[in-house]
Amino acid sequence: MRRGVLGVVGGRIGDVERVACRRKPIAIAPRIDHFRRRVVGQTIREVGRVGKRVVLRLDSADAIVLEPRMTGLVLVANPPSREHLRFRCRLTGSGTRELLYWDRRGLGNVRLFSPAEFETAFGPEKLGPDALAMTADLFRTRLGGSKRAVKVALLDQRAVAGIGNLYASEILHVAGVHPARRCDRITRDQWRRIADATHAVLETAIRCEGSTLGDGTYRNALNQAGSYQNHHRVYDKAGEGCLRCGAESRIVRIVQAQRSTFYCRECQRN
DNA sequence: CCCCAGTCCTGCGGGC
DNA sequence: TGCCCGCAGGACTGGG
Repeated sequence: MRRGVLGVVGGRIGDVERVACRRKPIAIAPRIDHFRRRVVGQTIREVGRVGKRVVLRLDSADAIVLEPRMTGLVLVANPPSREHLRFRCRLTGSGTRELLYWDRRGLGNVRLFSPAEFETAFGPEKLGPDALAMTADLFRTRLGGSKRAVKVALLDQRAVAGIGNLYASEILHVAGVHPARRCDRITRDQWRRIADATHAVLETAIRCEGSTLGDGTYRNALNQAGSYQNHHRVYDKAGEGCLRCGAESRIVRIVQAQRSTFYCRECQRN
């Protein structure tokens, strides 16, 4: 999603508006008039990412952070529907004329941070190292002492930033580790496989522009469907055969920390 | 420290 | 067909 937004770099913010929507508006902070006062006329210097959020760094050193959560989209193209458009940022002086935030469920938010606020919200106390920067040793030092199930721990953004529910199941399947395995019983070799799998899965998913599941919600910044769902090995595949070990009908769904986990009962042993 | 349920929302597909 | 229920790429809070 971030990559599709890179064209806004160099753009000057003309106006920002909260788009009227039927129901409760999404969280935009600070209030839109204060927000506008601080960003209009600013140039976007850089498009970054912090965990699962897109970060627009401005000349003023303030940063606009868009956090899509489950169903939010950061777009530089027409949104999937007019209906759930939440926020618009008009731009001049770049190829992109406007940046939009669209969110069906409205669980996400758009917030403006000063450098100090940004550090408080996303510093090392709140967010672990990025998933793509993780090594076997980093995994082991950060999670190896925990009694938690490894799949639950992978979703803990304070431990590792950027792994979502779908990808946690896929990563553990590639690594051949049972999702309920306690972190403190995972071997060095398994951490190495988890680290390798994290890179393999996330890098491929990024190349594929993410996973567009049944309801079609996830799209890239151009409102195009992703294709990583075609690479899924376990997610939403309960009852199917395993591509890793060839076992028939051994993929199952369980619930951990109130969220779905999928794994192969044959080749991911606890 | 860690679990769990509840909360914020909308919309979908399945079962009856 | 219509209705109800469970479920969803996330994160946070409060209670135990």
